[in-house]
Amino acid sequence: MPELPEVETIRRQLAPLVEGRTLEALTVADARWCDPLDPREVEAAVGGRAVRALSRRGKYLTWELAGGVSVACHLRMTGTMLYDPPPDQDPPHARVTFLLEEGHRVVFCDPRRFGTGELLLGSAALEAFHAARLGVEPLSEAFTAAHLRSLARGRRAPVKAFLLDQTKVAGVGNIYADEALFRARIHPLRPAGALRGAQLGALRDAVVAVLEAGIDAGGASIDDFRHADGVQGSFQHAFLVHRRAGEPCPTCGTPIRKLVAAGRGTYVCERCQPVPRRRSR
DNA sequence: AGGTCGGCCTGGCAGC
DNA sequence: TGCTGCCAGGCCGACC
Repeated sequence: MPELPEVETIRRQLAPLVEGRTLEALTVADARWCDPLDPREVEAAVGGRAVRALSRRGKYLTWELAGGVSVACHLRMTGTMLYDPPPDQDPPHARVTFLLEEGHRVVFCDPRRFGTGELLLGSAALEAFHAARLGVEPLSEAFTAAHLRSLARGRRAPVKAFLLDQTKVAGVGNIYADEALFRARIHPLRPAGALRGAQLGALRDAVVAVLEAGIDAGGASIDDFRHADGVQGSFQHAFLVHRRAGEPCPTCGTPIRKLVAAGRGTYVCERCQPVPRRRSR
């Protein structure tokens, strides 16, 4: 599912293809995408505007257009943004088409229809949108160990839930949370506020490391994720624990266990990631 | 206030 | 074999 590295992979691929060109038309085939706005309203607001930038913040991919008009897209679980798919017919599950100059197009496909597009009028609206729902950008200089400590202080929620909270750290999802916690040797059910400074420092470093590794691998394709050209990412082959229940821990050989944390399937090595007090399970 | 949980949605797969 | 039903999960809103 598209998390920060997957969205960044798409952004890096599409940006040079769309920036500086004109978005001649937007076609919204599924009204749910921009609900509660009427698709015609969104189409009219963006059609004919030059693409100033294709940017990313957290898991949002945003078309920044002339006149301060933006469309912030979220791919959720199963969304992809395909560039110039075969022209004779729409690809499966096509929901929105961004028509560019000379017949080029970007098609948003989404089997589960969870993906969304938000129309934002004015740069202040885009900033307010980000500020309201997104915390620190983990690949920015602002994401320091001290910052993570201040975010975690006093929090009793499991550290996995804390990592998945986009208003704290933006862009980490289920895959990268599991991988970061394993690398930092922290059990996902430990309360975030109970972690010592050194552990939060290790977690900060691990989050950065797994996100960068994910980007280097072109993201992870475990469900429907594809690059803009339809190619799969490869980070799923580099998972150390995620989706590897029963396989040996790459560090100590203990079988990896699957449990539920923050309502999500969660993979741990309970030897390398000591279980919080009480007993296992 | 802050944490937990159900609903959204559909492809894929377990189970019969 | 074919059908049913359950599960995955990011995010939001409802609840405690």
